[in-house]
Amino acid sequence: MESEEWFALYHLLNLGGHKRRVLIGTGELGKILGVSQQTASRRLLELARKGYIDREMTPRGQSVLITKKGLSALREVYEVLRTGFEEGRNVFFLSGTVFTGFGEGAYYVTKSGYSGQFEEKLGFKPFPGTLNLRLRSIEDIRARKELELLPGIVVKGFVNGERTYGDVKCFRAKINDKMDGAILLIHRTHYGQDVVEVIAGESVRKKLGLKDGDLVQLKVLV
Amino acid sequence: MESEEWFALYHLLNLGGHKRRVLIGTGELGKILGVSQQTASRRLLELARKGYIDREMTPRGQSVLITKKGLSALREVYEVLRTGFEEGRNVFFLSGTVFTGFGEGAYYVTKSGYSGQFEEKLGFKPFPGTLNLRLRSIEDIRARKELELLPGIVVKGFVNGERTYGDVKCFRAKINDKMDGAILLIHRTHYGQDVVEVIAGESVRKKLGLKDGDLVQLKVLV
DNA sequence: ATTACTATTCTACGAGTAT
DNA sequence: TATACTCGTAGAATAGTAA
Repeated sequence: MESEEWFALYHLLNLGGHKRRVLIGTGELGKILGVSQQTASRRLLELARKGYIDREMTPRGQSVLITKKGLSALREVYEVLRTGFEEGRNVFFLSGTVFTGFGEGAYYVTKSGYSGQFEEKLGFKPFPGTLNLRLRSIEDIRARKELELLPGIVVKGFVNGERTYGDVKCFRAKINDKMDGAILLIHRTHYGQDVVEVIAGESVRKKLGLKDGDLVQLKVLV
Repeated sequence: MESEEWFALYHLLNLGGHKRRVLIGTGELGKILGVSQQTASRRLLELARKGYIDREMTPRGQSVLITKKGLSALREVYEVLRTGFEEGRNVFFLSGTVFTGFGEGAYYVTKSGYSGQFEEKLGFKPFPGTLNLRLRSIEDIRARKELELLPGIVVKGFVNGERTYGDVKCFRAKINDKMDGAILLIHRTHYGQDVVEVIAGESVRKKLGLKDGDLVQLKVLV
């Protein structure tokens, strides 16, 4: 959806077009949008063609109603703004570049002492492998340090024979706004504080078509 | 502000640019916005020039932070979507065309038995005159009927000598998204059910430059 | 009155490239 | 490497006007 189209839809919402049919001429709409009557006409044609609005033409004008599809296009933006503006639902924004690691995360994730807990506490069976991200700015590293201080979701360590496995703290995260997963803050790790490991129900690399060096955005829910 | 610019800002918010400096290259931003590196560069230049973002350039890239001004541009849209989507804060959308009436509303508004109550209950001293709007669609008339059933803000009638003045019910309303005022539902009126009268602290006609036949949007807060 | 087509203008995009 | 110029061009916007 084009941004101009979205804004036209948004202005129709502002006229109440999500609740009732709105009687609005293309000339008047043009004034509201800051464009000509012709352009407003084309906008409405496009919005109707794509199913975002429902038009009803009469000789004296038209009435417009936003459809379900139109509402969800508006709601999508609303939800992003809401997570941005509303306090309480605490969100940490992190971004980092993909790199190929030692496979340590994969080792942890598949250890039976952990994997059952992941499934129970996160709601998905982790794909046997993690996505390693290197944080690029001090703000990101600072955010990661703040996360260290928060409780998060703790996956308990265990003792297996002679070796001791430490606790793993994780947080649910949205990956590139597309996939749900989690980040791991493994206490005993070979990496420094500029690395986070990401897990999900399936291979993030494959699902999002990532390769080394690609930038990945994380929204970490606390 | 252009809609493409707004959307670029919105995507920066989605990267967390309202909370911290975000390290993002023009190429990467271009991918997110669905435009070329050059266009993303132009967007950032414009946003920075207009004071919506604060950029910091380094040889290895740049970091971006959304300014106060940028946040308020985003928040403006957020508030509109919120009134649209959130139940509870009940809003009625009405629109009607301006017409010149008998001046009955003005008579009521200036009657001392009423005017003091208006100031006390609405928070403004009404301009001595009302804006008459004729509703154009059955949806609008239906909405007006629903308002009749709601409590609203009641300005008590009184007896002055031999004449009895009835109660006046009113609701706060936003006029054309620009002015704060109220609508009056006068029970004894010469008009039919397709008319609402609008009052405000100053002349709506003058403030908004309205003439007969112009369309006016109302957001009535219940 | 309206909406929307056609013709023309002009803006804004991306390719190429400088820095 | 990065960002951001110039410039040719595609497509969007408006003017004029038909329906």
